[in-house]
Amino acid sequence: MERSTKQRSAIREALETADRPLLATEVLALAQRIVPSLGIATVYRTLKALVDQESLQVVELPGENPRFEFAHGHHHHFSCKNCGRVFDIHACPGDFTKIVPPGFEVSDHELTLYGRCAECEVQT
Amino acid sequence: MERSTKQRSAIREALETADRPLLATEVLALAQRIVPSLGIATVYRTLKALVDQESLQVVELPGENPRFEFAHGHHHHFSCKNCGRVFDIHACPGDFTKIVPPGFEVSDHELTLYGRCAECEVQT
DNA sequence: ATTATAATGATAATTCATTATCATTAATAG
DNA sequence: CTATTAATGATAATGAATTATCATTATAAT
Repeated sequence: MERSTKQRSAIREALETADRPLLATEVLALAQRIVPSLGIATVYRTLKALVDQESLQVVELPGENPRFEFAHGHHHHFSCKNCGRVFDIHACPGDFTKIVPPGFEVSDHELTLYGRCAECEVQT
Repeated sequence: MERSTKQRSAIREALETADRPLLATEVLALAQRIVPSLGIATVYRTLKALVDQESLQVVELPGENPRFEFAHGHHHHFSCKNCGRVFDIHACPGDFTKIVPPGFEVSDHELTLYGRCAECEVQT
């Protein structure tokens, strides 16, 4: 049977608290605040299991490693060029069917915005 | 001095004829129709050189290897879920500054559309 | 408390794209 | 045509993320 361990709850905790898609290495760093001995293998194992059971969804941004966040339907992302963090955008510009050439059928889309997040904007 | 070789012109030819961003392996396959002996190392070397001199631009799609196309400014892409080919979309939905949270500054964006290209739509 | 075994952590192994190496080939200046 | 050396192609090496291995640890049923 499946066992509940402090490592797994730390990983869940990290993902919940961050409330933004995290790289495997970010999950490791954040979860290690709770369980310092946590290893990267356990992070990958746990992320894979959570994705398999569809609790987590994978966020792929152009040219970057996969990030992970709790599944919550269609939305987009903002990538801060200053701090590197990625944030959810809870809005969708909607319909892109009209900008494709004749004969093409659009079924889905991915949008990534780039710039500076509020925190970085204030600082520098 | 730089020499002009049949390999290089075959690679250029492949990129021009395709008129869509190509993976290194796609460049190899297409250019080998002209120069069958062409090796993958030459493809990578030539692509790198063309990118360095800014003749080519790199197209990164989520979770995929880089593609290459002749540079021609800001535009977007359509990825066919059936044939795997990627096409240019010569249109831009424009301004996404309003959908981000307060304090966030948008400087750029990437949009990828998914679906079936005209060719695949006709077939199946 | 004891036991069975799921889970962990360290790290070796794997995967796969890309780059480096080097003997051979071929473009071009003279 | 000849000589110089840039370019090529086969393939070994590299780099980086992810996965597998396995001895050890710790959960939870009894």
